[in-house]
Amino acid sequence: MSRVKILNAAADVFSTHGYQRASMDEIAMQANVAKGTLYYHFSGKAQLFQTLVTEGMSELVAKIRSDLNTDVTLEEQIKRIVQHHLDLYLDNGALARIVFYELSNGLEDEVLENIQQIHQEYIRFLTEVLEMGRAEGMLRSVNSRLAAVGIIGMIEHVCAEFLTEGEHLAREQLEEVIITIVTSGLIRKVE
Amino acid sequence: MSRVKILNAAADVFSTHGYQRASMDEIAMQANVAKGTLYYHFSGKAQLFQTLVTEGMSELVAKIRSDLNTDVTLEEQIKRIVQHHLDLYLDNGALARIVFYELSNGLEDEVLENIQQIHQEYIRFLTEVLEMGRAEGMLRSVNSRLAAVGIIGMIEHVCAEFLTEGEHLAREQLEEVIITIVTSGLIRKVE
Amino acid sequence: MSRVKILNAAADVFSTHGYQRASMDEIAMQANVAKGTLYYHFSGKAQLFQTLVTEGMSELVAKIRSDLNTDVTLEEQIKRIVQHHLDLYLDNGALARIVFYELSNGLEDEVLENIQQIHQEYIRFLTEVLEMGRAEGMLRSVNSRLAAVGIIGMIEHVCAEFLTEGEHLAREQLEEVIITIVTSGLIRKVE
Amino acid sequence: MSRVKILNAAADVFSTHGYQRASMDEIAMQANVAKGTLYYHFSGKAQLFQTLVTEGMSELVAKIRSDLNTDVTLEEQIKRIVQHHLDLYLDNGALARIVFYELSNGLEDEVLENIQQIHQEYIRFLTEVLEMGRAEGMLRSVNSRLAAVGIIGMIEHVCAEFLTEGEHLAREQLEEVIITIVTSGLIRKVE
DNA sequence: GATGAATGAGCTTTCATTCAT
DNA sequence: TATGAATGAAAGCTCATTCAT
Repeated sequence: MSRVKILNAAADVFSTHGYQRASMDEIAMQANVAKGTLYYHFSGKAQLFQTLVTEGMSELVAKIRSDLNTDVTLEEQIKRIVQHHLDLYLDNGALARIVFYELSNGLEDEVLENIQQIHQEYIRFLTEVLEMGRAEGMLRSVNSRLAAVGIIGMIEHVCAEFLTEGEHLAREQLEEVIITIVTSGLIRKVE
Repeated sequence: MSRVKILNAAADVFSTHGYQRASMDEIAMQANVAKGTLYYHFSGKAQLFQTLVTEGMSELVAKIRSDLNTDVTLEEQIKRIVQHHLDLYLDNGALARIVFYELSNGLEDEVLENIQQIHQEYIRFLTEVLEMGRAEGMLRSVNSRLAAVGIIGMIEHVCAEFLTEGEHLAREQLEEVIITIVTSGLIRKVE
Repeated sequence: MSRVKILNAAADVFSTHGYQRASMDEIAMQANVAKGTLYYHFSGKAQLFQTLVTEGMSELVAKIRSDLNTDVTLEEQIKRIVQHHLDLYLDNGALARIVFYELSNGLEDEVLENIQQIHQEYIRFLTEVLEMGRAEGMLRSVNSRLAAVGIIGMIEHVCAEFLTEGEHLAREQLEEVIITIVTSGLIRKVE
Repeated sequence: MSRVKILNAAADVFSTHGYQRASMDEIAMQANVAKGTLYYHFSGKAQLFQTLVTEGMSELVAKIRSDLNTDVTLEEQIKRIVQHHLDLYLDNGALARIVFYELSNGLEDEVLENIQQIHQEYIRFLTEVLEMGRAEGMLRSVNSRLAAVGIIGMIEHVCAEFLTEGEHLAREQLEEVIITIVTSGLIRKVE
């Protein structure tokens, strides 16, 4: 019971303050649990964070992956990736933001590596999708990995903007902008 | 003299460890200055960081801006923005990364606002460029601000990837990928 | 069953790390028992330690005592004391070291007293032996209690040295050194 | 100024409670200094302890050594060593007790090694003195190093006893007991 | 202008102990 | 008998900040 309460509280606190500014005190308080309990379930702050990310994210990433292993057009595949990624962000904003933002700074090196693996895995997956499209001549000829990285960056920034600034925007608008740019930008229109 | 040494050291330390993990001790040490001197020139860590960003970044942003106020095609303008942004990142990686990455977390609220302004200002500028293009019917009809945000996100992620992982990539490749996606993705090819 | 496993584990852990650094966790783990079980059998760390020492040591001390209540020469008596003490140390090093080393520091006052009693009792016993010898004019005229303390100190240091540094020494050498010094040092050679 | 106050307070607290039970809080309090000040002057508890021992003890040991490099009889040399050691203990009880008692347990390994070196150095020195005596045929033929260790053990235990229990004993009595046993025990009486 | 010794609030972590089962 | 999740006081340590010089 406590373990779950802690993970929930941690997701909340970490995503609100970032890794460094989040304090074990606050997590314990938010979880309605004594501070010592954190250390009963997790070996430390770093490992709590890591668990949060590993358990939470990899599950979500798996979900995306499974939905994509179907026979649809490349355009449709990209559309779905964008949509899933948006879901991921907008529904699990807290968690997602952590993973994709805390990457550059503030983490203990130990934890950083672990999280970067998840990130890299996701990039690799998207790269493969693009690579296949390119092999079939359906995509403009650019470095697939960089394209994948670029697409992810675009999605994340737009979501961050949405979460921070503009609640006046509709979710559909985000989707439209990204999908438009990405598909038109990448897919070779055969005429 | 000290002031400059401190700012240089600060840029280094902040960009290496992020705002939170950077310590005044390390900055003082790297600047070859006593710790007290930091507080003689700056009122505290937050203000030192702010100064760094304000003085450093806004100058760079101004440079970009001036180069763009010319009469060139929209495609050319976007190309130049991307190139300047790449320069900004790759030449001043340290500083730039701070501004665009530390945004979400880890900063004192006081500082955060200030930096977000610079960020917003830049987005606004890019938005205007796109807006003009759209008004002239040259761009696909998407929310300009979101598109601007998306483009920035793409550029930054690709640069981050370049700085972190792939030194085996050529700068030209980054440019090619981004410009291809952005121009093809946004610009309406008139036939 | 558990009680014995715990006492064995405790002897091991306490003697390896000393009283303070020994943790109930480690004892429980080494005893293959849940942490709560320790508190079922013993009221706490202090009392577990105390039990260990009281049950273990006083038994050993009793053994020495019984073997000495015989009619042999003073020199022989001293020889036997030394030998027994050496056995005590070298065979039960773990336990013995605790009793004679942890005396000065690190123990809760409550426990300390109890252990010091055992220690004092042993000193008193040796003192009596020497006192008897002195009464019969066989020993040089020095304070018997101090002599007893000194002898014990000598034995213990030599054993500690043996256990720590020199496995290249033979047990016989320890015996020889101590007995030589003590007997020659104390016993009046009648001419 | 603070540094000295801290070292004095530390000597006091460490020798009263032992290394483990001594708390940085108490040391700071006793030194009339903020806790942070401890960490300004010393990198941590271990290093504070180490400094205390290294700076304090090695100086004392040096003093003993210098006084002995003279041309006196072996008996006189041993007498002086005992006397100095007694001084060392009785005047600097706090410090000395730490060094010779905390050796077996309770110290961080890092610190332990450092202190053991000082200890070993002292043993080595005493061993050399005895070795010389033996070479000249003046001592009974026993392992010199073990004898040195034994003598030190005897001195220390007697002093500990004196400091703990018997303030009713005179200092001269300690000296007498030890010197009697050691000289009679070791020195070959030529007739 | 510059220093660096000193500060103290706040952090992460440890661990003996409790208690419902 | 035995468990192990939960506790919370107390520890060691960090670091932005202050201030007398």
